[in-house]
Amino acid sequence: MSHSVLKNGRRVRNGVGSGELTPVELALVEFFVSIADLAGLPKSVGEIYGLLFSSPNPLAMDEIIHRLSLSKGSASQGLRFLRSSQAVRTVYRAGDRRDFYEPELGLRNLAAGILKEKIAPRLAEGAQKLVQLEEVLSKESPSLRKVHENRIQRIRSWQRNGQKIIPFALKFLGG
Amino acid sequence: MSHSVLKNGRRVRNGVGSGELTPVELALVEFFVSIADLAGLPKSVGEIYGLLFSSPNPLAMDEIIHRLSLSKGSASQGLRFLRSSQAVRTVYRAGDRRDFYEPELGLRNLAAGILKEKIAPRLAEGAQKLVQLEEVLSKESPSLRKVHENRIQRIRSWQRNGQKIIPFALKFLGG
DNA sequence: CGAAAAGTTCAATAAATATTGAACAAAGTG
DNA sequence: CACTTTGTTCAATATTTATTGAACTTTTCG
Repeated sequence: MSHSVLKNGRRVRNGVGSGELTPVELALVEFFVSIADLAGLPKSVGEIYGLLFSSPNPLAMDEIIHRLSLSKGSASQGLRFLRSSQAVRTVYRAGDRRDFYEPELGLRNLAAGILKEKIAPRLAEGAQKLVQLEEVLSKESPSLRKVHENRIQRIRSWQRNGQKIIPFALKFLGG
Repeated sequence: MSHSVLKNGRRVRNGVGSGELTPVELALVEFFVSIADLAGLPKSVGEIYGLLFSSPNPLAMDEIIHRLSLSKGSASQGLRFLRSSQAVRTVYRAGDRRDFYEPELGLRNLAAGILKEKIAPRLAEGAQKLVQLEEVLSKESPSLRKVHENRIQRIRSWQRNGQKIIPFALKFLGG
């Protein structure tokens, strides 16, 4: 409790702990926080990625915690997500048993990762709902069924088009 | 308070008010709720769109409220959003002063609407942060500045690529 | 006009989500 | 092996976001 918060660009507590962010780091962190927010990701994930993005060298978790005044839990979970999304990679440093992190600078991995992590499962779930739907459709009056079949057809077409875009989008975001 | 909630597909309260949903309506509502959730929109927006999508004829706000057991406030705000996103259009009915709503069946408008409503403003905000950033960059040591200029260049490239995809994606989702 | 119907707004509240920190596990190190 | 360092997990809590409903505006109608 009573942790100083990164607000208005100034940190209040100046005692032990809690590292300052330079103006450039701050601007980058804010930038990625706003992106994270747009993508429906927790703010802490944006903060971590932003800090790594602004750092000329890889950082270890305890450094991240310190600079951003995050809890161990948030940092661990945030890094887990970024790792599994391939937005970040681990780097080994001789004589140091901590994991160091550096950002993936190509958007492709990041986008593909989020696609796989967050979007794909939902789409699958949605597709499954559509199947359930077909089953009950047969119990409707012919005229209503006709309307519904039509509209469900429409959803199918959306799904097909969505599929088509994905690889294309990834190519654009490439490398 | 104490409104029955649309959960597990069964509504509990059976007294006055609160219309039932047929299985097909329910499946479509759930489908769009999960889409709404994916897009970071309130559940109520998904419910409303789902109900309109399943309805063979346009519905008025009070009917929507009744069938979904929503409050007037949610319905009004949800419809406002859907209207401004062009996901829904109003239909006039002679001798009835209520507005009737029907869903926009092409994804294009919907996607473009959400893009304009939710995404564009954030991107603008982000772009502005980058400008602020350039200003402070000059105060850094040459070597650090070089790293940062490089990385910011990377963000710029992401932004350009993002711009390129948008019209293309819209074309795919077409009419 | 006065009343009723349609719709909006927004402060209060409820619901959903993120964050914290303490307890734990794993893996060195001396 | 006992001790430290690194990292994870998860129940409790804080924060954010959506929803409600009562008060309000506007329009229509007898």
